[in-house]
Amino acid sequence: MGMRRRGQELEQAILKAAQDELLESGYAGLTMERVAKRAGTNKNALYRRWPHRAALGVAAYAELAATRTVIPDTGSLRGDVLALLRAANDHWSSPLGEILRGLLSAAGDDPELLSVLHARVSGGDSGAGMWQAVLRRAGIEVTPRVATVAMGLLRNEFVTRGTPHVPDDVLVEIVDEVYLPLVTGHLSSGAGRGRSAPAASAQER
Amino acid sequence: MGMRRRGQELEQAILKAAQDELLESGYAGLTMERVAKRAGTNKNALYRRWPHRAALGVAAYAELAATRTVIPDTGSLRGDVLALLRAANDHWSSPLGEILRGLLSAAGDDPELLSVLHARVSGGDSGAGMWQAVLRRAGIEVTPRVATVAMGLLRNEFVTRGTPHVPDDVLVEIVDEVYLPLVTGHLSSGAGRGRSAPAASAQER
DNA sequence: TTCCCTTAGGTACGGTACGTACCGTACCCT
DNA sequence: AGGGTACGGTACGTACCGTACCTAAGGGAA
Repeated sequence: MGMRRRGQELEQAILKAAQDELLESGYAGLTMERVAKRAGTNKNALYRRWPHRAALGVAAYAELAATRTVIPDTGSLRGDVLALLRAANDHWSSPLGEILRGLLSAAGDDPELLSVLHARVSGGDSGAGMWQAVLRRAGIEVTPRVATVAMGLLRNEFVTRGTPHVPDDVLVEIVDEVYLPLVTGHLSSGAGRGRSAPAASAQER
Repeated sequence: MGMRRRGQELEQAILKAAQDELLESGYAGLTMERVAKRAGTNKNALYRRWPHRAALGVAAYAELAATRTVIPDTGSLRGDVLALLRAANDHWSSPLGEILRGLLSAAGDDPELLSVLHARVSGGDSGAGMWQAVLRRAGIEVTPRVATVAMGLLRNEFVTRGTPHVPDDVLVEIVDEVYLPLVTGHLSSGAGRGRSAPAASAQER
């Protein structure tokens, strides 16, 4: 019987199968045997390409999560910042986020895999670039450390809580009690272009 | 042959054995069979008390890490804050910290176990209480959220990096770029009792 | 076309460790 | 005594990782 797949074609089939398994059962349910069977091949083909389960999991996830967050423009700095945090919060509690949590948990000691994962995540929600972009629109120029404070605190909430979804109150708290007070202290003198950054207003939800 | 241990006595022996295994081989090396053998009993006695490996691991760790951080008093707010961060950083990269990381990784989905772990950790290094105490000495009164910002950011660094030890530069950065600017904005008018909180001085290392 | 070399596919292991089942026996309590 | 409860011993069943070994396909070079 012909139709024996090779190289790229087989590799894609395996990755597709691995992704399906991830979406169905999470990383915990991703077993080499099931992926192999689902892809219509056997474990050999997998181990020829990835040294171990975690590597396959990361590769599959990386292809799955190749989405890029768009920088929001709500008209106010507060709105933009909240939008970024909410997007990250939603992603984290989405099916994809659950997979990511499993992977982080499993690859927690392998620095190489971790860097791949964080490269993925950084592009998605925590790169300093987008934060500085949002701040610059409000006439604020800060170091990367300061710019990403809000995201860092949110990520800390993810880790601390067991629950996947952080209540919106907490996001608002981070923004109003910490982030805006911090960055508005760095307001460049003559800038602002009509934007205001109220430190603690109850408006905008 | 008498001397059959029961109840508390046996339980303590098992926990002791589990702790020894944790210290020797980390959580990854903690197997039910080895613990049982080391405690001079068998797996039954273990499973009668803890539903699975992770629960035993958490219980053993909780008893092991029953240490309380003392609130530092270096004479300046900046010194106190840095001391707290450095203590947490050291703990995280210590043998105990490595065990904790393994446990967090393994119990990552079980909210009950996670809460036990975090209760332990909170008492150890992240409780809002000690942060507010240190701030109060400098005449600063803030919400728990603001008070614990530094610790939250440090914990975020732990997660983001693969490496167990965060460079001291980063701690200094968190303190000087974020934490002190943030909290000194909350200085109560007439207080201070001789303490100063320079936002970004190069002194004190 | 023919030959060969790379790579897929099949199957069976070895190894580890979790969690369970069963059974006999020591200890405690009444 | 006698019974209940817990311990100790041992053997499984299951799951899954990673590896070894062999056969077969199919593409490219001669």
